[in-house]
Amino acid sequence: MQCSIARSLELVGSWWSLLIIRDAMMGARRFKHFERSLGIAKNTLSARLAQLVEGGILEKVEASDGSAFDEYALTDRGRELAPVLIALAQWGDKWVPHEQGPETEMIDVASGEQLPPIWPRRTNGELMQLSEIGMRTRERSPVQSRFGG
Amino acid sequence: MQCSIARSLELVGSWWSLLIIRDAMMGARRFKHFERSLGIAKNTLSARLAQLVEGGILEKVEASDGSAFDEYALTDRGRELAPVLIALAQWGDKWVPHEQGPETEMIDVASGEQLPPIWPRRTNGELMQLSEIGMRTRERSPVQSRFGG
DNA sequence: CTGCGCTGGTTGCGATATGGAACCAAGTGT
DNA sequence: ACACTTGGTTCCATATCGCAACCAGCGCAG
Repeated sequence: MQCSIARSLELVGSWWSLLIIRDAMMGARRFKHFERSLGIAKNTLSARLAQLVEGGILEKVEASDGSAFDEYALTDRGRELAPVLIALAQWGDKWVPHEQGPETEMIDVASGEQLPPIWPRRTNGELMQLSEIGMRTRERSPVQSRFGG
Repeated sequence: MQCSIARSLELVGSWWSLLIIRDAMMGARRFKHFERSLGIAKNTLSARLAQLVEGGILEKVEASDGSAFDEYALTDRGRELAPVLIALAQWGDKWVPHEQGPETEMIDVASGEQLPPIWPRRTNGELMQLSEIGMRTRERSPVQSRFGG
């Protein structure tokens, strides 16, 4: 596919991939951590981890605690998915009712304050309206489509 | 599931959902637009559109051009997924090699400039390090996990 | 060093999601 | 009036997923 979004989804588009990455960002490093935290089937977890390793988002590294079992560590590529996760979490907090489960929130660990909404900005730092955002296909038709609004 | 990310993915987590929303933000409003743009099977598209309507992300509205065929329009809830799509697109542009397909980019339609990276900021607007970001489960254990880095 | 449970899988099986093609009723263009 | 488009639905083959069983290599207690 030609679109960057489609290419991204090819690597992290399955339901579990982003949850695995979330857990990795929260400190999960071993198979059992992911398995217990997510309640995912072992074969599916195995396949997803392998895919994420192949995609360069996780890498298998020697255990940090001396164990003979390898651990899964985020690469730089994987860590930079943080804005995606933050945007998803904030959207969910705002728009999806959390019936009985506890509400999780992203915070600034220094201040303890909740993160302000992640939102597109101009180069000078000003917040943008959605109607000001467009999409262009480089090196092809000069079509500019505007975002909703 | 308790996590906001999981709750979000329950609504938009399937592979096609985000691509449909992307097309909707780019101006697609009718069944044929999505079908042609995505190359998706008709039954699958039908099911995904129905799911997005049920989830309140799209809504069926009367045609804007007088046709008797209904159109699918983004709701506010759907439009606010823009940061997720932008973050995904920027990540893909940076990290996933685009072999033959043309590269698409998000732009400020006024200036024509590419959008700067969407990234978490403090309340005062300063860019944050990933290590400064934590996650807390409200009304439950005071556990604070720190993001990778 | 010897059991015995834990860890990180793999394999087989049934259920669900997906793609492809055929079909169809209603809408639209000429 | 007639052909073509649109927005589906249905049937079928394949891919993916969860569940359970199984297994080899670790690791800890005694």
